[in-house]
Amino acid sequence: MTDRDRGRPRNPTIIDVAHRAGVSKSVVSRVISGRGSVGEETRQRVLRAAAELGYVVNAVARAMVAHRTYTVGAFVRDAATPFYGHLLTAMQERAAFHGYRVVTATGSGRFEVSDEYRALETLAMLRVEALIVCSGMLPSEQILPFAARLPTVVAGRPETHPNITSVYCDEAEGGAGVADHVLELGHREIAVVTVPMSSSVTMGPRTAAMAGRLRKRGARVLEIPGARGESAGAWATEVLRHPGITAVMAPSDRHAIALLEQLRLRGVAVPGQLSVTGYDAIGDLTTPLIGLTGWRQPIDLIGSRTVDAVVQLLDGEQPPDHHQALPGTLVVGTTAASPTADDID
Amino acid sequence: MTDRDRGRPRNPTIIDVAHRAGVSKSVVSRVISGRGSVGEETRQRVLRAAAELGYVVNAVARAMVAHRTYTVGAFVRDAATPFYGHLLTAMQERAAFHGYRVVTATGSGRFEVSDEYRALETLAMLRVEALIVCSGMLPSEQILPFAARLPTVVAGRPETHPNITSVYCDEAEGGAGVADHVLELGHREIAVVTVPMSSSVTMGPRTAAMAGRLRKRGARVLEIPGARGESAGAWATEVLRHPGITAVMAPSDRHAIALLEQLRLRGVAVPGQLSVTGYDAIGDLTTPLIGLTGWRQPIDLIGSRTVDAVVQLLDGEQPPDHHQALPGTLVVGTTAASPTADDID
DNA sequence: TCGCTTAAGTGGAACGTTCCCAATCACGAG
DNA sequence: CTCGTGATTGGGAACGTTCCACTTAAGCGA
Repeated sequence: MTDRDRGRPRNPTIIDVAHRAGVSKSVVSRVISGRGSVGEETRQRVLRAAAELGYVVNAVARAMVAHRTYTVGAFVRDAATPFYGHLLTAMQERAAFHGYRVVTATGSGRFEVSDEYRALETLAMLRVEALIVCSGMLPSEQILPFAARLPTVVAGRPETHPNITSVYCDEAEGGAGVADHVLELGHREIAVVTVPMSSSVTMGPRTAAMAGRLRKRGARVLEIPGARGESAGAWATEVLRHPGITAVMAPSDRHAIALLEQLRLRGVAVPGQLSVTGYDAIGDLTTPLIGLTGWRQPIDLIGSRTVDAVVQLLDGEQPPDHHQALPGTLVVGTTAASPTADDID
Repeated sequence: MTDRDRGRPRNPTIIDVAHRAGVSKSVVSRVISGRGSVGEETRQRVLRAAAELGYVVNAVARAMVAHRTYTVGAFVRDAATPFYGHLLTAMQERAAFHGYRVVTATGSGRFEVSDEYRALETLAMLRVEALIVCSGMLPSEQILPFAARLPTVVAGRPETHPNITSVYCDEAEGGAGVADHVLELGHREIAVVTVPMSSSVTMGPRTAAMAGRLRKRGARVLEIPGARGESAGAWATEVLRHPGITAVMAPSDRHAIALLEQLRLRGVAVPGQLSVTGYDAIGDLTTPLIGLTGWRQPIDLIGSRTVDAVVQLLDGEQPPDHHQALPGTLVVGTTAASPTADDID
């Protein structure tokens, strides 16, 4: 009883309900939890007493004795991102379906490894029954000590460690898919804004796949390194230095949008003079107003499959496939067109 | 010990740590919680034992005895919305600053009142110490029974009930602010896509303020009712039936975007032939590519003020202002211009 | 009527902490 | 030498629930 409770009425317990109903706490427990047999008349009396007192089960006490919290912990780097926002919502919904809650912990804004570790530790303190990691950055070694104790699933990126299941959208397939589309439009000299493999577990392979497929099918590729402190202006300048280039592939919608802005500033017509592709197809960017061409990841599916895998692990059944690579789809917008349309624009 | 635990190692407890360190559980408790005095040498021994065993505090047991969970429950209708996504993140960050966690419950997608009630009940079961309601729809009467037991703050909309504190961005000020901007651009005949007061606690007063200010300053106003199943095509048609109209004010960015798409389909130049304003200025819609003119709510501030109010209530200090109306800002984009610019476009 | 079976209800232990109180110890003052 | 004092330490109760082992009552066939 700390001073925080002062003035606030204490929550009624099953013992209060038992007194009011004139039975023992055991009976109340059985009525509330629905386990064990109780006479119908008594049952009604207990329910009435509970309602009169405004009794609400104490999940904390229940979790304590049952050794179960029915809670899954989700770590997300940045929940404000549309991608992760959607993913979280999808996971929450699917978890509710299975009778679980999702409690999220975030990396606290800053990009410190210690923060992320503390976030995971907080989840462990809360005795979540499993862990979902949604982050393109947190390295496997950081996750492993927790994965040893808790069923752990990584969502949104492939994970190579055998102890950790992952559910994601195949980056190689997506990158190649967009590349194929660009090639089929007729482009032969194409810039790819790349991200180093080491900086992002998802975007690295993605741009590698783009460039790889383009080269494999005979196109000329200009790789423009898009560093962390990404300056779209520099990319635009670099692209425009090569007049033969008719299309630019960006590693994400966000990159693509920044690039489109720079191109507009420079008076470059899109897709008239230059085609631009993105990657993610989320939020309002796919609206016809921008109409970004790119790849769409099945976020809802990633979310529900992730939770399904978690539940499978919890139920101790046959563990799910280690790597679930889900198929994405090409979104054809209006920012990429055939290069022969030059004069039409 | 349920079958869910099978095979999984039990978490070590302070008693395990005590055995290993050769002390009593009380000493371990004091070391872990930092309360009470412990000899330095003993302290080190306990810490070492804890580290060796991989001990992690059990927040469940701690909450049980302390009657405190350091958890605030947030109810959000739809966390996937950029507005609520941002708000949640802001609240989470501020709560962490105060030493609290935020656990969210959502309306489970469907629009059933019973779902929302169940969501709030789930939070009550978890013994959250306070409630934050983020929803433009949940009526006060639904919230009251919980507010009677739990400090409750409504975020993002004004709340008239004396028991409930609310933090929001003043809709009247915002609506009028955008209206002023449109007037100052020189428009005199303006359409407002309205939302009935009853359907949305936020958008109703917002559009009312827009129309009100416009009329007050002598403009002619055409109100176009934007029903639930909003069809932007109909609004566009309606606006175009009145050739004198030079600007359309939408109740939200989402509405504005839909309208812009329809206008583009009909070949109407924006802002050349028609100016369009939105409201929210969130996410990627403010990018120069769309450049929606509208009103920006200080989401981060709403989030942090909300949490601050919650903490004040929890600390039993002077309760915060009942209604905190925070100021928004006008965002001048490229979708609204002076009507005289007609021939220039 | 007696014993057996089954349903209904009771009380206590356990879960892992924190907190309170008592016990121990060292040490300096009287 | 004894006693008080302050710093450590240990033991037990309590938190609110579930579960288990028991008791009690009732029903029923022989």
